Amino acid sequence: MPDKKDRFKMLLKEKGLKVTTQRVDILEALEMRPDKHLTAEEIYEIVKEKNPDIGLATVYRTIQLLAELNLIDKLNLGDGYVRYEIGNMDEEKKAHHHHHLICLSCGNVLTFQGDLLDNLENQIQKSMGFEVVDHEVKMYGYCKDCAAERKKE
Amino acid sequence: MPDKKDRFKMLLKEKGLKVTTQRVDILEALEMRPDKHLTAEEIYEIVKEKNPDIGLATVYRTIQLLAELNLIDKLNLGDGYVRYEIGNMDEEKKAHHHHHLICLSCGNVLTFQGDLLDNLENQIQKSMGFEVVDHEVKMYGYCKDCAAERKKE
DNA sequence: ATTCATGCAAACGGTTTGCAAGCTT
DNA sequence: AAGCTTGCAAACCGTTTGCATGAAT
Repeated sequence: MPDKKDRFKMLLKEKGLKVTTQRVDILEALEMRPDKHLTAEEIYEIVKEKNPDIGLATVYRTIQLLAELNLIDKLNLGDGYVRYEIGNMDEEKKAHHHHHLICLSCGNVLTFQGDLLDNLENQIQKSMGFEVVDHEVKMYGYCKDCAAERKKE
Repeated sequence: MPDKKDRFKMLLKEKGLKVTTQRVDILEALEMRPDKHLTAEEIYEIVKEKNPDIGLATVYRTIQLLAELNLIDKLNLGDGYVRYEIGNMDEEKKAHHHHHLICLSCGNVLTFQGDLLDNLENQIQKSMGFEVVDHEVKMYGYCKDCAAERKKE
């Protein structure tokens, strides 16, 4: 499997952009936490531990770059923060079938894979003429622990 | 079917809140455009036609109120605006199965109903112990017209 | 040496809030 | 009359941007 860090460096060079320690540090911070859903500020705090001089603006700029290169995914939970995550799968294609479970009690975000929407997509295409190219599913509810907690009360 | 406007007035009184022309005007603006997805600014512009003295802050405050009362739904397309829509169905329950098709070309938002996720919910409950109470599906693609337009090129 | 990237601070823009004046009840 | 609501403007806050300095090629 091709290392994401190497892929990033390669893509940067291809585009005439520079491989800076900040950019690499930010990717590493995300890579250390696969399937976490970090805000820019959180990423900033993580990177600062290793590189205290980094600026928040650099984090924002790098995040944007990583998203354009499809190395990370955006997630908007509607709480005023955009979150970012790095997939832990090789193929980019799979990101298409990667969805979220959001716990209403503890706020944790879990991930699940599923192709079960393909039917639905076909149906929409036929009935409405809408050509689906991507989809996003969020499920709100209670995670295992919080569901148990709630039952006790 | 109970009029949404009456329901709003009733709910306001129940809560010791006041029935003001501004609040009613805002609900009417939304009611005139069922299944549209309006930003606060857009609602503001609509209401201003009838009541030019209304303030944007009032629109924001009323929208918040309407959302808390479950009379309208929020929709976040990730473009920096929160959008609001009023359902055209009677039962609140149905809002649960009401999803969005977002055209990547013209930006229009279509609505579709579907219960096809019930399977998926059950499956998640069993495999992960996550208790789903609500879900949200967004499909990105090309609407009928834009898909046709794209084929021509 | 050239060109891109960084850090800082200021700007941005949608949304929220404090407050005095104005309606609802 | 009492209390909630309004409109205004200022504050908020996550994010973006301009600019001079610094690093990568």
